[in-house]
Amino acid sequence: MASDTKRRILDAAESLMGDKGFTSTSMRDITAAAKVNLASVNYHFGSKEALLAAVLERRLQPINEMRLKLLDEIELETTDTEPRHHKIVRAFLSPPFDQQQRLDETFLRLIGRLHSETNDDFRQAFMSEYELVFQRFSVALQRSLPHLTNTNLPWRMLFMVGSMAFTMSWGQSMMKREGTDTITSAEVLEELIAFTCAGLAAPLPHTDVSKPPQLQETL
Amino acid sequence: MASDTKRRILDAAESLMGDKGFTSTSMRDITAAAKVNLASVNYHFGSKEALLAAVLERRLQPINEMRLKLLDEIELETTDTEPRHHKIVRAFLSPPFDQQQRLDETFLRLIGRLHSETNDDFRQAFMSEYELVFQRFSVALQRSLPHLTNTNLPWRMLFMVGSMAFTMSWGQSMMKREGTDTITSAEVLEELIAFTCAGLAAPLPHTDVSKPPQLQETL
DNA sequence: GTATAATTGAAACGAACGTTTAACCAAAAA
DNA sequence: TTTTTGGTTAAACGTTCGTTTCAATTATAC
Repeated sequence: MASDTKRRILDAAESLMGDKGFTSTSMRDITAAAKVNLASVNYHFGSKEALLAAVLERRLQPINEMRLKLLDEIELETTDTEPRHHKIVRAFLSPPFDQQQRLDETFLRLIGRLHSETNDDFRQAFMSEYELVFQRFSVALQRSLPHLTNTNLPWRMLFMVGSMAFTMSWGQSMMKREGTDTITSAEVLEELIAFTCAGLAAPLPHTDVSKPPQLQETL
Repeated sequence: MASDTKRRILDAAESLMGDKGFTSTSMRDITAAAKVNLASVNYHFGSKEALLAAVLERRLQPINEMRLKLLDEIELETTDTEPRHHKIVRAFLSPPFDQQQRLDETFLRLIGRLHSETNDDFRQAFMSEYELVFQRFSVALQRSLPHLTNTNLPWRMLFMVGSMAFTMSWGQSMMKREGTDTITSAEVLEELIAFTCAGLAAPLPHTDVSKPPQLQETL
């Protein structure tokens, strides 16, 4: 078969790196799980870092494509059945939770983890993949929420991504908590969208007045 | 001096692990930066993992203590000058951004990173430290936002923590972005609080009806 | 001052890491 | 049939890892 090996490596790497993180996952872990030879990762991908990039690319690209496609559709619409920024937020948040692929849980955790990677080189690479999406959604959101400015919109979008990434990486742990009612992953997405929409649309805090609202003294 | 060494190790470990992550930071990195002998980490802390626990403890405990103290004060108050859940959210979110300590930036990144650690053992330990805080704030929030239930409140709190952790770990990168207006860290906190309050108070999504609001078909 | 405990120092330990090498194999090209 | 090519295998490479050892040194107690 052409390259069953490559796919097996990608699957194993995605799963293991999602579980234990990039540096804590060894090539020997990966090749053992994929049932391929140790050398084949370097043969097919070049290095461990390049393997991570390939794992990322395989998942992130379809997701970001879908985001842009959904945003395109929204911008073509003339009738609004719900507030426009709700649609925009949904277009951004729903694709990662889309059950198009198997391995969803493991993949979500990987993506969630990657969002928190602070290695500067990696962050640069990750961001460049995201830049266009971030840009397009910024413009769209700013248009439908005119009270947001260059000062606060980027931060609120960061909050949105943070909530999303956290849901991805902690979702599983939350699902199996006692005392918490069970909830489907589609319902979690709806909660996330509701939370984010309200957060983005929140009135501006009044930090510019000399006496901030309350409790500020204790800061 | 009694144990200048311990403090030096803690500082160096905090800084380096915040930068590069736990597994990517070696004991030799740490001891070199702290200008102490390699063996002294094992002598004073026992192991690398125990060192991380100590680093965590030193920062997280005062933060969580402050959170509970602020919450206590709120619950004693009889007059409300702003909506109660705003105060509660502020009590939760402001302590990590409190500039009581130096090394703030590096420490924030470490905390942010730790929130995304998915190693199960570590997550357990981290959570147990958080459990009481989470519990107390759950009750307080539920009381002031009665439309939230066991089904959605834990998730919305997860979103809140996610936004916070993300702000910590990406804040620095955001600050020095071009095209974004500069903003102080206190102002970021205010944005974060505004976003979170609105998100928590958001109306429930209507997932139980057979026909979800919109665009759901494309999911 | 001497004995005792606590801390530091230099060196080494075995294990695990990512990567490379070179022999080997199968199928397509010549 | 021979050659070439793309892929696999087992073994080894040199490095770096966390930890341990034990002698040297410093601080504390008697």
